[in-house]
Amino acid sequence: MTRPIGKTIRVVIVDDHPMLREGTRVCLERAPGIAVVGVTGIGREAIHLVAEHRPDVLLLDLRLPDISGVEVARQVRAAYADTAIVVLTGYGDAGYLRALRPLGIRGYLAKTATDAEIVDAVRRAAAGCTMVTSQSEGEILTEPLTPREREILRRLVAGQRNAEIAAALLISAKTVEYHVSNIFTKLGARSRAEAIRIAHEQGILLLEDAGRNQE
Amino acid sequence: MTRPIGKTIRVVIVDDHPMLREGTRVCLERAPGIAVVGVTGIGREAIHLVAEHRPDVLLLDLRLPDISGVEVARQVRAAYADTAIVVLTGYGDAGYLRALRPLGIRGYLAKTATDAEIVDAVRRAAAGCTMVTSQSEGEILTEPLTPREREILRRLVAGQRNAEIAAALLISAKTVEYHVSNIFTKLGARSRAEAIRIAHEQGILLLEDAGRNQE
DNA sequence: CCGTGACCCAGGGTTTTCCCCAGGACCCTA
DNA sequence: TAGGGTCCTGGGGAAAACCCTGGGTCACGG
Repeated sequence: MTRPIGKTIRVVIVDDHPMLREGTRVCLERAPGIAVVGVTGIGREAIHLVAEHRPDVLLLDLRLPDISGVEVARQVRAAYADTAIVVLTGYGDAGYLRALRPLGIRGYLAKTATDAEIVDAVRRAAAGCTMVTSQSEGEILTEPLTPREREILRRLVAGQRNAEIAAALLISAKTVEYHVSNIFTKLGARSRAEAIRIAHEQGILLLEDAGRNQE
Repeated sequence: MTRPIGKTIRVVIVDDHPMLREGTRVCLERAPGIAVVGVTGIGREAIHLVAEHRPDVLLLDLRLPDISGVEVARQVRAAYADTAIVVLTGYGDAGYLRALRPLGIRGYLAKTATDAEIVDAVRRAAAGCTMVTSQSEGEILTEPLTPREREILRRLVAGQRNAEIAAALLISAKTVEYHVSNIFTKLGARSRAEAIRIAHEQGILLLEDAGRNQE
């Protein structure tokens, strides 16, 4: 898993901001022993680039125009385990991290990172080091939500009432109350507003449900 | 107000992402007739840079570590009206635009913009053109919230109950109900959950209150 | 076969929110 | 001095949310 010293670290950069891509590219290419072999802002193209170049490190933004960076990480992790993944996190992405932990990400990097920090993170990732903050950003959700609960939580966050949710799902309002109550228990919330806040903080709604947002 | 043709366009770049700053800088310096005279990621330093260099164009990010980009824009607009301001907007910044319109911003630019778009935007801004999308990003909030209402909305979004808000602000619960009701009317919401959603969408809570987040 | 978990429904209770109504104090500007 | 805006306070009532209890079906695996 660890790379021999002296070999050039090959990096693929994935971010949907051209300017940030460019800045990161010149920054990394100025560093000795690091070469940027691919750059893109599109998720599917990122997977192709990894398949083609088999880079040592994948610098990956989570917000991409086509598919989620989480999805890219999952596929790369499954098919090309030799590539170390370093996630570039923006402002509101703290919730994503929870979902990424089981995927074996090699490091997290804030987008506000400086030249030195990025070069350092890339070098460490290539060397096999795992930089996980893990203990930060609050506690982990003990009990996971069921699909039905996520469905209802999503509508709750959207501002729907119990009665509206019941009508949309063709179930009774009492059943909605039941699920909402369970959601509160699992999230540790005491009101809808609190549940909404926690859902945002933990990023519960941002995950794998991207494919069925069609109403 | 318009600049004579042939003169070099002098630009100051303000963004808290070093990589994006660097990318934008090299991009602009590659373009003929454009020179970057200052670069920073800090709001107060941005104002100093403008005062010192009197640039033709200020490329301004809205999220800065110290003071809001909105505040920077306001001060620059007031003291150095010759400097055209082009705002760099990220993902969730749609709400900011509402607050910026009365300030006479010369242009809005998505952070996902390409080299050509940025160079073009800078040239147009320096030439006196105003590029306002204005009609996009949904409806504009007709009535702005009062400071008291924003304060209460912030707590509402944080998940506090009316009684808790009342206790925190040392006012009666009935008064909180009154403000909450007014907030609903102004936002077009029918419940707290809806108000929270709208507040997030419009970015109402992200504005100038950065300086008093201390509880 | 029986336990477990997810899902569904219901009654009955308290609490909170929501939506009208009303009035008074303060500051700023015209 | 008179208005207008903001902030504060209050009552009463309907609606929604919240919290507990109790049922039931279905699919899964020991």
